[in-house]
Amino acid sequence: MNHLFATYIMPRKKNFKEVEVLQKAILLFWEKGFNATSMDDLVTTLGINRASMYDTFGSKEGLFTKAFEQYKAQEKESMIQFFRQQSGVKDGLYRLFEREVDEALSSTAAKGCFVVNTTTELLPGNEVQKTAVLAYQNEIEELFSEFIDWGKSRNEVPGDKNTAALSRLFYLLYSGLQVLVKSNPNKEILMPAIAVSLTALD
Amino acid sequence: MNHLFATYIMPRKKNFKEVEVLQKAILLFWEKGFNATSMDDLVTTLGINRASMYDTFGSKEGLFTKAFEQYKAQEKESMIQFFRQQSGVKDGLYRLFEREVDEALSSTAAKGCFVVNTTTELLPGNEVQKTAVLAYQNEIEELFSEFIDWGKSRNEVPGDKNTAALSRLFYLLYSGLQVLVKSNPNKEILMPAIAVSLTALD
DNA sequence: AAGATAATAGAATGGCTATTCTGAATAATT
DNA sequence: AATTATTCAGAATAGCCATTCTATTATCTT
Repeated sequence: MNHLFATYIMPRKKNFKEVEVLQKAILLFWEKGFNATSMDDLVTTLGINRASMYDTFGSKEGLFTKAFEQYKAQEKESMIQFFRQQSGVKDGLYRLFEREVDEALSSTAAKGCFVVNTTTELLPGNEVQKTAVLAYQNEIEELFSEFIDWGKSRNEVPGDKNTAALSRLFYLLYSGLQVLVKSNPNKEILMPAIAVSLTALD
Repeated sequence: MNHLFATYIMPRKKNFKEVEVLQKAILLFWEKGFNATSMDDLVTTLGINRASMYDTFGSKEGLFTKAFEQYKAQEKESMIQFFRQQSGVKDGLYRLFEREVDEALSSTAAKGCFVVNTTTELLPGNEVQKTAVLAYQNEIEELFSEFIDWGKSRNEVPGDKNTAALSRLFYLLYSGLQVLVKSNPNKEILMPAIAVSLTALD
């Protein structure tokens, strides 16, 4: 043996892009939940081979975990971009919640929030997803905190307000709204309640 | 034929009480959801025969629907009793939300709210459960409205507050809290956010 | 071009699913 | 005690579930 490492011969490459496959998996798991989504559903929709799926993701839950991660990252990024475009805190938060209802109205089936759906379906029993959910919650609350602090710096929000409590309240409202839009995505009904809650910033 | 109606001979009676059987079904469906609860689970836990279950409830979803109805009635009644014991609106609502967190903490697995769990798992696709969920929502919001109006009558809540919007906000907070307690039932973390939201009553 | 390696397609597997069926036991009436 | 309608116990069924296997095909390096 004249070498310690075997010459590596590049094998055939995958002819699908993981991100695109996961994007389709997100839509299925998001709408139907983990249990109601079957591997046959996934194989058909994702357009890749059954064995490729197991080679790449290990198991149904492995695929779910990866798809969930991708959703969370996209959703967080989307929220960051949204906050950047706002000209005020109170108005921005109103628009954020309004956007949620709009999304529920625009899609054929109101899917709500993938994180909320996963929380109610798989927690507290599933430790892996519990960790994933809690990490997301902390990240989103941090975004809310930064947004509120920005409001304080420009004297839109009183400096003595409890930023942590407010961020948590907004994450709570966000979650609650994502539940309610599944039964009745109605702006005229939901937005006045949101408007009332935003008086907490005055 | 000397009679139009056949003589009715009383058959053997069921030797189980429907309410008690449903109570056990509630606990299973509530904790695991509709899809993750199997008929084998149910037969074992409920202690009645498989055939009796189908004779009595028709199907798994028939059993679910009946159990869900019973849960909703109990939960509503419990809330009515709770409101009756309160000496103030703001304090009463704080205690109501606190009670939710306490319930999540006291049970081995935080089950959240059966209605919220059903909403995220089966809506908007399932029309039967959608109707059941919306009916419950209206009933609970009506209870909130009466409670708020009571606060107005004793001058604890300003008369110009929008009762409908407030009731909806509290139902929304209720739902959101039932999601969050499944990932992290922590009073120190959740109650400050609730306290902030209750400033909407000032 | 040859050889190596992995991706494919699709059948196969074993276990679980909701539901139905069969036959016997039970209890209220006559 | 006989009749009747139902409950009960548990096996049977047919379909779907996640996962694995077999054989073939494709593509990268040398």
